Amino acid sequence: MVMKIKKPSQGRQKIAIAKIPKRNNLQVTFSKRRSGLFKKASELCTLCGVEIAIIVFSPANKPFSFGHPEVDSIVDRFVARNPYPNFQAGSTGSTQQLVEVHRNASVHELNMQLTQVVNQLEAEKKCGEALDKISKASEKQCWWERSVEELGFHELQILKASLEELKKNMTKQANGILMESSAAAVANCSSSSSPFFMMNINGVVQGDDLRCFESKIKPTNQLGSAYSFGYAGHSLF
Amino acid sequence: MVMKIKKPSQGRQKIAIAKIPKRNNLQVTFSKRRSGLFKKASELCTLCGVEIAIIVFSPANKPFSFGHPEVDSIVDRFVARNPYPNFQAGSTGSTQQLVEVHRNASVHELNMQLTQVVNQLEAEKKCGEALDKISKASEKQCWWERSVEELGFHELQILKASLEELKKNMTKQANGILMESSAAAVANCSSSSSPFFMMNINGVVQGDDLRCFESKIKPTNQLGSAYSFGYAGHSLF
DNA sequence: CTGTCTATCGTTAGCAT
DNA sequence: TATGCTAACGATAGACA
Repeated sequence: MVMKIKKPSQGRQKIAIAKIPKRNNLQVTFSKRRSGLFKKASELCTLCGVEIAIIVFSPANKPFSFGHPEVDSIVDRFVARNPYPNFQAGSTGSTQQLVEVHRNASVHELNMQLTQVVNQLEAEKKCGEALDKISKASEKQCWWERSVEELGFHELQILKASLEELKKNMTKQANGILMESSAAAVANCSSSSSPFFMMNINGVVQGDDLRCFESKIKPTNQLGSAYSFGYAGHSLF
Repeated sequence: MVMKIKKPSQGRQKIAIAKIPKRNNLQVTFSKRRSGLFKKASELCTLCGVEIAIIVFSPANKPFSFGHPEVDSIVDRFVARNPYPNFQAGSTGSTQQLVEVHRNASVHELNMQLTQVVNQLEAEKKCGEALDKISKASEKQCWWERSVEELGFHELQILKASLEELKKNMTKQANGILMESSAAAVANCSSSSSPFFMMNINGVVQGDDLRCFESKIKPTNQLGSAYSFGYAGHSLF
């Protein structure tokens, strides 16, 4: 048998950062780089003890995700903290201030604000017209302030969910734990099974290195399933 | 003057993937690796033409995020798509299903909240005109200029777009529209101005390479601002 | 907190399985 | 479609600005 001579791979070649033309290559690159990205994320988690959530939609439009401790809680936290000014707003001075206040609010404060939101939602429920009045009344204000009133509903779902979780935690432990809402989330998670949130079934954990491992759920249809990654962390908690 | 002799850096040293003890080191590493992570993400975006959202809470508990085209729409898409998939499929009994349940359980509560919100929106539809008026009124102003001034406000445009889209969908279909709210948001976004979601002010775009660029808004206090990254992509749209 | 510099370490493109 | 292989490329620890 004659060995093919020119085999020693040319090694990694430089590629331009532009959309890969060859569909086949693209798929392989996506897989590899996605793994690499998640690994980097897990390392960052472990090294710095921070929370990270990553959501990726593949070329085939499949959702992949990485999260520590889990995607949902991090997303909730982000959405709750980032978005918009609050509603107790009413008469305070500059809106900018309101935004700052809202953003700076500790989790505890945020919790209370969320409670307000929930209450407000209840009120809204009873009389949709109230909102109409509010909207019209607020027309005299800057547009975004008005929008906030409306937009709230879109986010309310998430806020409420967050509130529920926060409330649970509050019940369990007096207070202050919310500062580490992450910790709480982890606690919740670990109480059920694993310290990390992993939707993995056949994931493979490599020995002494942190590895992302992946779950593959056979989708009912192409768009049906989500691929989620966790990671085997060391003693972060 | 005598040159210090032993200076040539020892180059990169191997480090264990475990929590970095030195607070100072940790901070530096976090910054660097976060940048690296975001860069990797942007490359993956460009190379494979996919959508990615990353949320990171720093050791100081500051939220950083990367998103293409934007965090919110991707998150929405993920949240909307993840929960429901074939829940009612219901009689398989395989491990697969358990995972499905587990996954769904994590969002079950949210799901119900969502349903509530949907109903709420249904009611809200009656107040649709008010919203339209608000929207139109806002378009007459330079709302986007204002957004630049305040980070939070930027979210509002997106949120507003989402809400409006939700409203449309509500009109079209009675329920379940939230599943697709993301796509709508994206459409809205691109039609309005920029194809990419970037809360950047003083971001610097490097020449021929995709670079994450960052906005830095002077925070009122340490926890005050949110850092969000976009990236200058090529013709993804 | 981000940028710069250097020597290394880790990632990965192209192939093959 | 996902790994294994190998060499080249890119990321980055540590020190400093």
